[in-house]
Amino acid sequence: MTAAEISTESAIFDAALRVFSRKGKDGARMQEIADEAGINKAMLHYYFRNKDSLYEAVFAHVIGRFFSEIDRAMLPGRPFVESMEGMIHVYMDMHAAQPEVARLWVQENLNGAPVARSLIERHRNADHPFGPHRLLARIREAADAGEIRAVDPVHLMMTVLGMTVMTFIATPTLSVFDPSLRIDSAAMIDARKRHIVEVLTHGITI
Amino acid sequence: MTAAEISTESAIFDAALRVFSRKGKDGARMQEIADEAGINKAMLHYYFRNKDSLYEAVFAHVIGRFFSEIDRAMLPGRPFVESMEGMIHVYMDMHAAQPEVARLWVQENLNGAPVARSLIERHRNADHPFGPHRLLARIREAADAGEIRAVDPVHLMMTVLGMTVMTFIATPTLSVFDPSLRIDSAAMIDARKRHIVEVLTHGITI
DNA sequence: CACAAATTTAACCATATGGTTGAATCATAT
DNA sequence: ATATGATTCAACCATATGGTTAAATTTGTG
Repeated sequence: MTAAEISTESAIFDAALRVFSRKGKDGARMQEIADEAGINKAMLHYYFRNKDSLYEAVFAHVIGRFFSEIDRAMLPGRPFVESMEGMIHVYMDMHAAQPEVARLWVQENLNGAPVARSLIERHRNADHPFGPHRLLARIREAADAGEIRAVDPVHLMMTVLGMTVMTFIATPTLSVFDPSLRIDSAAMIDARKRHIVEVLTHGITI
Repeated sequence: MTAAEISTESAIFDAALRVFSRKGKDGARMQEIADEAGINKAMLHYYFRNKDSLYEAVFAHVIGRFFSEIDRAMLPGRPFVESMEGMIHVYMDMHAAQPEVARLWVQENLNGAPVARSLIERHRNADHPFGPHRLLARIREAADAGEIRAVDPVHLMMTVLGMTVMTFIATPTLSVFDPSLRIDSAAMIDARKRHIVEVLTHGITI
């Protein structure tokens, strides 16, 4: 790969991620992606056959990295609550650094998640250690051992997902009520982490 | 309003809500909305000037009803935790009955929430009792009174929003891991309610 | 019924959009 | 330096899309 190739391709990738995460696959316009990447529209079709394959490439890349981060963050051998706290930090930091990833995933889901589903199926059939599956197993283990309450693993996963991801989805609306709620503020991300860990470990009762 | 008008207009409304919630404002196609409503494309422009005003009409209607539901569910004078439990039930039932509403709101936010923001501003300037503001006040009250932990009201609101709304967003992906995770299953909605209330009141620790 | 207003339809229009083409430019290895 | 393949561009094409129009049909009302 030449330097030009790398910079052009990654410029397309970044622009596509941004536009797809804002507008979804159908709402995104190739022209808008080209403009944000600072290139000619024909370049998109030189590097990626068409809109569908560009979308799939971006989604697969971004979600793949995401899954391995989950995996990496889930250090075994420590008490579950402690491990979970670490995961939430990693998870929140990832999203804060690149909020487009969570948004792209949400767009996928709103559209029925056909690409995400086929990706997961492919991962499942491979014998890779796979982030979400390992996480679910870890939760079940902790619940079975009586280390935590007898929660349903998938529900807890959905809960953690909701509390973290919602931070990067709901701010355009919620910042009307509290203007300090900016996802580019380190203080706010920090406060959010503390809130999530606190509610998750103790709930809101005293 | 004649009978034909009512049925045609509400058919358009319902179809528009469904399509907008799937594809977002830009991703939605007027033809697709017309098809789902079972009418001619020109009818959309007879009942609503254009795509923008159709979107705004649908969004305002749906979110307005939603806000007043929040208001209605927030019965005063009861212990906060009890009141919150009731709200979560109402909230979950609403979404379960019409998951498109939450999805439309998420789409709005992914797009920067221009319509939602101007709607909220208009509500704020009116002297109506306004759902979200009253809810935030209620949370602050309970926290100040030491009835619950000293949580930031907006963060708690985001947390509740995340735990509930995520149920109707993430299922296309998460159902790969647990096929019983169907939002049209009363048992699953029930289990989700219990999980949310449990985590919110006690956390996951024993 | 007769008449006006509301409703519905098919055909149409201008532009936007995804995608293509062929020529031009650039990098690099010999 | 030049031949080769990679990269970039402007111009182009077919179709999709948002929106319009004028005529036809239905509905409500005296």
